[in-house]
Amino acid sequence: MAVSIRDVAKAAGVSIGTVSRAFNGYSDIKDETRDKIIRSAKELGYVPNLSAKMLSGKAHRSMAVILSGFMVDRGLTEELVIKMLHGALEYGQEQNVEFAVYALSSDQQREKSFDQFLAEHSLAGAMVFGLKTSDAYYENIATSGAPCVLVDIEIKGEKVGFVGTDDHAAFAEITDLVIESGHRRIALFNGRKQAKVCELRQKGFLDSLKKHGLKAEEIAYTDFNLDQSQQMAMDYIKENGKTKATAFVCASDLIALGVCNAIRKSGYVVGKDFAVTGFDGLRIANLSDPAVTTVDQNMEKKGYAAAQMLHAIVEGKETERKLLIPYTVLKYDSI
Amino acid sequence: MAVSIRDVAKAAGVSIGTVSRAFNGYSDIKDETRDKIIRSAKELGYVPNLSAKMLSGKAHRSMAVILSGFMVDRGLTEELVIKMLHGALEYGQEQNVEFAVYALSSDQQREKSFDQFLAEHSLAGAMVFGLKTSDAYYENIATSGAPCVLVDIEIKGEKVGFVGTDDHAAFAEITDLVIESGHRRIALFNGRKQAKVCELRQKGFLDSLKKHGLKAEEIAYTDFNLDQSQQMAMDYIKENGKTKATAFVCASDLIALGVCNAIRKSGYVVGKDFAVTGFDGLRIANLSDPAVTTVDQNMEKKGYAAAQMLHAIVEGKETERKLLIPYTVLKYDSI
DNA sequence: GGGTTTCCCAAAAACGTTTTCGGAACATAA
DNA sequence: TTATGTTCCGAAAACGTTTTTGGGAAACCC
Repeated sequence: MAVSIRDVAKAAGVSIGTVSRAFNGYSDIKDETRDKIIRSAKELGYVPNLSAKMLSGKAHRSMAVILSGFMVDRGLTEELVIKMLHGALEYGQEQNVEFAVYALSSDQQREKSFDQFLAEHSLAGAMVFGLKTSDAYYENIATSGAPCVLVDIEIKGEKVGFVGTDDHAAFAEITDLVIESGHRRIALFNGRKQAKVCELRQKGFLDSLKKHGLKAEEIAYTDFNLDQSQQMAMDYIKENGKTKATAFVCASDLIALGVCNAIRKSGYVVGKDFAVTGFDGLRIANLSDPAVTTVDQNMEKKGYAAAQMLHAIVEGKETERKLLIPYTVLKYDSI
Repeated sequence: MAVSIRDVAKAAGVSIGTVSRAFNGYSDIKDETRDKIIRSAKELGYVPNLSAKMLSGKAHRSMAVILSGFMVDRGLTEELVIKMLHGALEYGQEQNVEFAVYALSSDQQREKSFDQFLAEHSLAGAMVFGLKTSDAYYENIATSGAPCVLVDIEIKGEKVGFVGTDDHAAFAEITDLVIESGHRRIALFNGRKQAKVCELRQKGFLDSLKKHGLKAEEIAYTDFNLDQSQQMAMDYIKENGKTKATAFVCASDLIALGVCNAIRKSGYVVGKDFAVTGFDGLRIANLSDPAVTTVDQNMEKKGYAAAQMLHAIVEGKETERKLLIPYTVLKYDSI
């Protein structure tokens, strides 16, 4: 089981130091000797012990993607998680650096600090996705000093970076679109109030309205899920019919789909009686009928960029510490 | 940066051995001493070095979830991956064992054997998802001897287990349903020919037909994606209209959705002119109009069960080595 | 043929733990 | 008082690497 460098050395008739050098591409070693060592190693099925490598300082320390609250918010926006992962892992494969993915609950974060987690796993740094201001790592990371890149939530710190979307601008833009299509009484169906992005999106929404001399017809908060928002929209429409808001600007595609369902079930037509917009660019939004106008966050690019930034920070290279990935407005018939 | 056990020992005025014992809950140590040590450790911000721990034998070896071909088949069935991960990670959190997730391409698998990967990362075992018969690990794992649980592809080996779905039965059942709804000329739109599951599904399809004294009207192969299958269905319908197959049994929901689109674009109505069934139980299938009849594989349960089985194998406990997770047929208006 | 390089390799220290072994200090029993 | 346990802790070996240091042998130069 445990075939070590010592065994290889013995088999090849050299010292362990030589074996080590042979493996690490040093030049001061005869080709003949190296070949013999490599051959012996292969024969014995030798695998360098990473722990030992790390201990001795020379370590191939990898990086991590930490999914915060992945288990709790399940179903939330799986597609976004996956896209982000795709982007990050793609960078890893391109650059030949390894990324391990961990899911850490709020409880786990409380048990062990960010630094401790990295140290324990010999990680050079981590990118964190899904973090909330109420999570333990939120404070942790600011004071940490360890390389870290946050996605979609900004924290300042010595070695921390941020990759996100200009939520404010995106939301202003999509609200503009709704207004330009003729709507005047517009409601915002936002996500959880305490979420940072929701704050920004709301601001974008309000600023767009103000620019056009309008005021919000209604602002409601819901979880990022279909059922709850559907119920909310159902109640709203039942109570007001078309006398109040005629357009629903939603903070996510899931919310938007819930609203669409409610509109249909109330006997109205999406895109005709009521306008609906979403946010995220989920595939479902496009398959819905009519497709709902939304904003694609380019999550894959975000993941890629975050990985890249983290890598740069880890390697001590100069790099931008804040990056806003361009978004794409997808205009369809829901408005 | 590097505050080691030695520093703690010095600060607390004891030897390193004592510090180690204090941390590992040994009894032969005075409470007073232990407290002092813990206090010093906290003060210094001491974090035990996991590499060193492993080296010295006493190690908290964790397990891994390996995603094979995650980057290549992107978009394929993200939802299934996520659900599987949810299940596996949930088991991990419940049992307080850590699962790290890695994505390994075919190339990476060729570079480094399964055993080597585990050894290098000090992993006690791994569950593998998305493996194809053409992947290097496919042979690798059989001869490995390391704890491993495969999802959806069966390999026999000393310490390897399998968790899957009874694809044959499921497919026979959904085909039965189509036949019972009155269709007689039925086509199969299968996935890639070399995939194990596709073989099984096809067999289930054919067996159901045979049972009812029917023969396949058509069997076609496509990638598991929407666009390609849509094109294929388009061509087929354009050529034959309703004169040949009137029902399309598809090996995945993505394929089914492509077929639905083709039907609609050809001016026919899904569920009336043509019947369509899928496989996977994706959310999109349910949101489509009409919702497509499909089979939910209960991917989350699969992930959970696989993690559980792996854990048992790693711990040397007795456990079933083959597990078929019950599926759920979801009948909707597409047939 | 003596001095200088150059090339290759062995020996050993270092990394941060765990664990075994033994011994000091103290308490108890005879 | 001596013998016998107990309780607590220090010293040191071991884990598998990397890296530094030093030196022997071969090759080169005059």
